[in-house]
Amino acid sequence: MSHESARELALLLRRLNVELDAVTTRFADLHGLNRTDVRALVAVMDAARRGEALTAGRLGEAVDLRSASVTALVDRLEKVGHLRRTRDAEDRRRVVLEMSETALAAGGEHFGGLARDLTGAMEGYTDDELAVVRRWLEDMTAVITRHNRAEPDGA
Amino acid sequence: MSHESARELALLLRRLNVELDAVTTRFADLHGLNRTDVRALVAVMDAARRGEALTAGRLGEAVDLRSASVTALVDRLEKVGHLRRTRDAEDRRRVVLEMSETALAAGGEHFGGLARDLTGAMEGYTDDELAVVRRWLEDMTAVITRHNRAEPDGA
DNA sequence: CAGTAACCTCTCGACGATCGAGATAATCGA
DNA sequence: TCGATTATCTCGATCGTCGAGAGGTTACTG
Repeated sequence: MSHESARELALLLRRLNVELDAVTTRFADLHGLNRTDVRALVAVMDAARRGEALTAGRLGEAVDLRSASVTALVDRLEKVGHLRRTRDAEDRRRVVLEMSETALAAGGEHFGGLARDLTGAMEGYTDDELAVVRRWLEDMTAVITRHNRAEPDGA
Repeated sequence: MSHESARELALLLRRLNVELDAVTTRFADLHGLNRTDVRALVAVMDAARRGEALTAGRLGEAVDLRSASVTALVDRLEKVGHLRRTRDAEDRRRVVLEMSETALAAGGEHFGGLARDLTGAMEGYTDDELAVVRRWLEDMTAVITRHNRAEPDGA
């Protein structure tokens, strides 16, 4: 009965989400940070990987914080040496953020290590199987995204 | 190249996680709650579905809060009418928590509606395909769980 | 059945993260 | 040059969480 299967998969998805959340929490605990700090560092890492240097304002958009909170956030991360502030030479109103080498290394170790383990666990799958999984992930993400953007609790 | 596929799937997983997080945040925003409040209500709902009545202490374990915070949490939810406190007749030290009908309805609408949409989106899949997805979800969850329980950042 | 240990929840005071409002400084356009 | 705009920061206030400890309830033990 496919419907029953589907229900189980929805529950599995929830468990997976809990564990994925715990990845962030664990990194935070290990390094004396809170979840927001970790999300911020990840945002800076992602930007760096894309070759962009994040400004304070864009970081605020990425983690959904107001400017006052971003200032406090960057203060915290700068104080412990994970982040550096630099005035942008071209537009001196801007503050560009750079991760320290140690923070980059710690983040790469933790999150990159997980990514490595995940891809490793996928080696036992055929390309066809992974294609199915991919389609499923995209479909589920689309459904959830639509749900999140929809009218307040419309059917 | 299967390795490339795997990397993409890891990224998809991350996006999915972000959207799943947003489900909680959205429900919170719609009802004037914070994320912890929502997690607590979900915990009470889950317990109710299992036929258990949650106590304040067990709720604290479920959402990982100390007793002082649980008191404040239940105060908040009781004040807006989402939760009722009752002294347990058998062990009068205990406070058992029950969701109000309106809160149950709102939660069922939001989260049940999403579950319905998700299972609906899975109708286009064969049982074999869903079996592949299921195996993959279980494998990934196992990897992440191990990662979360492992020695601090061991290779 | 008395006394004590263990348990469950609550109160209180403190701290930290976030915010809104407004200040400060730099850039852009006319 | 001057006003409008942009980017960040400062300040004071609010809210969620916690540690310590109090108060009441149950279980154990002799």
